[in-house]
Amino acid sequence: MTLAQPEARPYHHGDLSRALVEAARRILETDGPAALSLRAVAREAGVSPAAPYHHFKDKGQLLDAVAHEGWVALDAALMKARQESDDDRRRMTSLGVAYVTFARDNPALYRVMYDCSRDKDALPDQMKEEGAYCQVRNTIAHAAGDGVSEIDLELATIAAWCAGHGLAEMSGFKQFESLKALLGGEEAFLKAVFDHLGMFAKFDRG
Amino acid sequence: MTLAQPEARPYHHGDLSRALVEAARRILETDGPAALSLRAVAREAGVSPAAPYHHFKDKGQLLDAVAHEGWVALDAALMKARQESDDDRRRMTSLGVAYVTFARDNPALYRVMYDCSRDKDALPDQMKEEGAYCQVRNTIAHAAGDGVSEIDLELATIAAWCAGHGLAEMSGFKQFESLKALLGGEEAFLKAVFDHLGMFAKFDRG
DNA sequence: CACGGATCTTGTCGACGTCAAGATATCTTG
DNA sequence: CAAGATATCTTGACGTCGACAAGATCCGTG
Repeated sequence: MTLAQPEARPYHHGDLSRALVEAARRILETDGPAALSLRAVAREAGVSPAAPYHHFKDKGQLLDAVAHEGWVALDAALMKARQESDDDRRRMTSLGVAYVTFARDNPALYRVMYDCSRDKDALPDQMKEEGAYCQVRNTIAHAAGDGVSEIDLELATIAAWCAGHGLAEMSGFKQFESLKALLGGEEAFLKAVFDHLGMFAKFDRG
Repeated sequence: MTLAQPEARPYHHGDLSRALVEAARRILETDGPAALSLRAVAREAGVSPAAPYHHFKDKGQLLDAVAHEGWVALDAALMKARQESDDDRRRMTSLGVAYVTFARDNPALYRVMYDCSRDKDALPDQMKEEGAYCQVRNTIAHAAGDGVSEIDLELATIAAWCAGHGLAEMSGFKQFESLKALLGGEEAFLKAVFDHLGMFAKFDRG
């Protein structure tokens, strides 16, 4: 009865690169960023502690790969939020809520994404089409119309991104729980905060 | 000639708690957060690797102490920015610039401050008078006058804090360097971004 | 002076990131 | 198909880390 042994492990080991990244994400989700050691990833993937070094130069490069998957997922989440757009009048706020929601739903992954960015003093390739940053800029450009300068567009995008990132990191703090309850939940809280950032309201319209 | 031997080290070791925190800050400033191990701190302070455990339960508690000093320093920086206030018409923006400037000038310390907060899912005692959060809220309350509700005041404070924190973490990214140069420097860049967050302009006035 | 408690050192443990050397499987070439 | 080259994985090791236990040292107090 050897038929259909699950995932008949290929000879050498299949493509370990992918397996390692998936193992890393599994560990991130279940045990958090503190438990994400190279050795733990190797264990989770069922290989020896030194095996990853044939696919990634060091731990940082593995994290870079994980972070890259995170950015792709975030791009998709924002794209989805834009396309659904059942809330045309509040496009920018919807985008902001989607951004923060992604960060809240994948806190460990989001942390890895930004830690990798900090190590390189730069966001990853966000500027290409469908990159998250570019999506925000395009949304603002569309809402602002033609009369907006390149500089203003860039500044507005940065401002929006900063607000989103700040809220993503801070909305989990206990201090705000009573206020969230008072406003009727997490999403209402997020929308209320964005409302207080005038630029979001400015770019939201019907 | 034994007079004035520098810092005649007291018997057992003086008050190590303070010495350890200072050593930690020294390491943070010179070698960054990655180099901040308990053993390195002990080395820097001139004691054995296990000595810190008589003053701090674990590494986290030492970092908590370092972070606490950071928050106190941030409180002072904001207070100074408010009192100088040579720019009455743009009080809120000045406060935001002071906040981000502190984070840019002490990047490693700022990182430790927020990492500790995340571990506890809460900001430290910011709510007491002169705490940074409270200073922001008071500034907004003063600018907004009497007609503002408690909830709106809290939301506006959170929104401002998120914008400041986000900009503090992102303004170092390479992507924005050309824009900074184009606007005439770091501070001009920060002010421009804050300008695009309507609420700052709303609360700035003469 | 003696003793108890605080402080610091030494020694040790398991886990980590990383590398070198060896083993094994796949690919390439004749 | 055989045989060397190459890619992949394992084993073993090194230095560092956080943390703890046991022992040494010093202080204050009775």
